[in-house]
Amino acid sequence: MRSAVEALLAQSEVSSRADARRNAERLIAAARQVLDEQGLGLTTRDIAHRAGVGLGTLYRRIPSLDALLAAILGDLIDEMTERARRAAEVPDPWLGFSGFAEDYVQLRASSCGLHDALSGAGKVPELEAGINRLQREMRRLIRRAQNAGVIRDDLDWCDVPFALATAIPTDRTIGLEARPDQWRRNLRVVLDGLRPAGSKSGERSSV
Amino acid sequence: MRSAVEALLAQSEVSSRADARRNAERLIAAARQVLDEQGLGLTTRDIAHRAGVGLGTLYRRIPSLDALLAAILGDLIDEMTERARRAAEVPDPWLGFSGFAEDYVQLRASSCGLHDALSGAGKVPELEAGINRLQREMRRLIRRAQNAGVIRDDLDWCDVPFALATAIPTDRTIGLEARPDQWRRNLRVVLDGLRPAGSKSGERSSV
Amino acid sequence: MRSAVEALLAQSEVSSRADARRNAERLIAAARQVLDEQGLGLTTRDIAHRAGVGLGTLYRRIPSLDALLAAILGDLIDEMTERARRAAEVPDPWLGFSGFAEDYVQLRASSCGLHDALSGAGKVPELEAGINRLQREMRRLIRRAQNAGVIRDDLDWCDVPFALATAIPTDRTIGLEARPDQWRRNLRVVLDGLRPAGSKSGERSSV
Amino acid sequence: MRSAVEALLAQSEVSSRADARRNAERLIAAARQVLDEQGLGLTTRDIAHRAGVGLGTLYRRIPSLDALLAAILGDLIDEMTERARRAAEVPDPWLGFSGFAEDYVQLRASSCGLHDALSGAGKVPELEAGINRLQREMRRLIRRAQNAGVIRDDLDWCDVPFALATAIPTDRTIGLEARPDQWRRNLRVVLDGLRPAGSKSGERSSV
DNA sequence: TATGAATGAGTTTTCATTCAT
DNA sequence: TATGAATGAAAACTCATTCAT
Repeated sequence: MRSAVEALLAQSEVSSRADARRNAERLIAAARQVLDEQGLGLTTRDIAHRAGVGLGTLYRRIPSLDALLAAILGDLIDEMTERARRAAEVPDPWLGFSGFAEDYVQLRASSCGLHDALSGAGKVPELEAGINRLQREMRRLIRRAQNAGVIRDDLDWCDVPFALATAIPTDRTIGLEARPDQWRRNLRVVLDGLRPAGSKSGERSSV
Repeated sequence: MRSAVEALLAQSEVSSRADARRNAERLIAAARQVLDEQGLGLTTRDIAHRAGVGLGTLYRRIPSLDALLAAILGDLIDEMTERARRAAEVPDPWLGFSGFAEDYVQLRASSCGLHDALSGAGKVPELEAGINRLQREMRRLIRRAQNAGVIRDDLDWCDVPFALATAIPTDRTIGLEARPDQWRRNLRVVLDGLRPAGSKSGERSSV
Repeated sequence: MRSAVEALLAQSEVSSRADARRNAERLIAAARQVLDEQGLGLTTRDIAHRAGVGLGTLYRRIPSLDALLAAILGDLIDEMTERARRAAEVPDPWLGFSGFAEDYVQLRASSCGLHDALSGAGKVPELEAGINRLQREMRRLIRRAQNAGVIRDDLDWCDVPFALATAIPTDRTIGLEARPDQWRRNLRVVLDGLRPAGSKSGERSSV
Repeated sequence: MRSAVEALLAQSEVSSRADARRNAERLIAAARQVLDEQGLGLTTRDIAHRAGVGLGTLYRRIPSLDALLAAILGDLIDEMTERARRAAEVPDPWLGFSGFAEDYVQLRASSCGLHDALSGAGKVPELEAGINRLQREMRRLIRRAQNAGVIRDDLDWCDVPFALATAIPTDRTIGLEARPDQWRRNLRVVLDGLRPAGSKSGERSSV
């Protein structure tokens, strides 16, 4: 399946020229980097400059900044979907789920609030399909774990995605600075909270 | 003690006029609402419009947008600190902590990222003192719970604020809409994850 | 003759009440003070505050800030005219002129650029009459001095007002700070420059 | 040495495009014109409009209005300094000084109060060095003339810059309009006033 | 009548987007 | 085709003037 970013790029007349393609890829990579560094305060100028191209080239490839961000987010969603699919093939339901959780949190963290900023208000209809696919895969994965008794069944499966979203820590809170592995420490708490009451503590460090 | 917002409003000469006072209150309420709805993308125009006053009126009351946000945040921090203090007086360490957690998450939810955005980069020196007080109280509360064996002691106390900080769920994730009580469902997971491994499931519903 | 400021004040319904009059006078005095301190950066708020009245009272008395400034300038002009008239009665033409020059420079300095700011662009037609009167008196005074041979007659009389305007020093120039008596030192140079070539140096210190 | 204005413009990447360069030049010319016409009441809007470009273009070239004014002033100061240096090499001390005075007044006239407004309060530290150089050169030039007996020595050298600073006449005074050569007529008076008492009238027309 | 609260047009500056070169 | 110059709609903030109290 072609990624959202690729689809975006292909929207303009398909150019077979290698340098055009290279520019496009640079653009995406640059946008991701800048997003990572500046957060949502990023500017088109920054992206173009980081990609080593002019603003005109940027706009030749993408219709707008929002579209670019949406495309990046779309790719992220597709990537998450793929991870969920693969996780469902791991024989042990808990290992499958908890492994996915780790991937999911990391990917989500890399979007730097993009997710909430864009999909939050339901502003981006073109992401709909991808999101639905992700939803289906995650539901499958979570239900499997619940049926296997490794995720509490007093939770609705929908509670789990929200709980995982929770696991991405802020950089600072009440004057404390997050450790580099804060996300992992956070996730451990959440995963333990998702397990049924009697689960052994020994399994805790599995994440 | 007078709240930061009140102090801010009183900075301009206190007016005895009823409508002036009403406008001032409307302004704060509007700011909180707009903050809730738009997050940090809010504008002075939006606030003024929501309050039903002109821009001039807004600036008659507050020196700058940043000052207003800082004041709102300052109040929130003070309120949290007070809750932590009181929670530490509840005889049962777990009930004290978990009750506070609930308050904390709710208060934090109303700040819409303000907390991290402003206090994060240490940009607002006037909040420093309040943040330090909050930190002290939370540490006390958390340590007491750890010493009583009701919070896992394989966690640093600092991990707990991070775990709570993000326990407030996003409004939507992967296309799912949060339930009105989503924050409570989320918090239940986090709190269970914070308890030592062997804790009884019966205690789970205590929140 | 009623002063421009008084005329301005009387424009609104004449109130015989003593406090109204007192307020009006305070207003003018305050405007002059503030003008002196802040220059043209003055605000209505400052003036009202300095006068100890509210903004409403200020606007009850004057139609606009510009009108107030124009009125102040008008009074200044009338005062200058009166000085010129009296100076023309001093028997010695040079003493008459040079004494006036001193008054003129001082009065002009107190207008703080008002003169140029307002009358410069010919913006204030209501000052026309007063300015014409001043012009007539100054011409008379200067011509008398020229006829008596104490002002160079290779100058047009019109050059003299420009030369006197010149004598008001700036507060600073090329990093040097003006002395309190800089205006007097400046004027000495200008007056000496206005005298015919052969005039004795002994007369120089007459100013 | 590159001028301050050029340095300012070059701060943004130098563009090879002809229209860009033309706009940059127009911008400076416009700024000088507007400054001349409106004085310090000028606005970015006025400058941009006069230059026939949008506001964005203005800000592409200059970091801020203040920076632009400072750069214009800086150039003026450097130019004055250079004139003073050259004037000191003219063999005849009086011809050197009076020639400089003429240049100085003309240059100063084009700055429209900028000089005093900006350099006055020491607000622009980047001008400090240039101002000091100008001061040194002018002192040298003036002292040389005093030592040669062609400028009165009952004046402090500092009085001379003040005398010259205001020698530029206003456009209008007491309703009289300045002649195009008014500055020259004015300067003649001032220069004559600066000469020692016994100087010959024949030398008067040397300016 | 006196007050000062409210207004909103105007100012500087930024940045996504367009378009001449 | 690629570039980056130009644009102008916002955004925060100020202040002369009006008008409810």
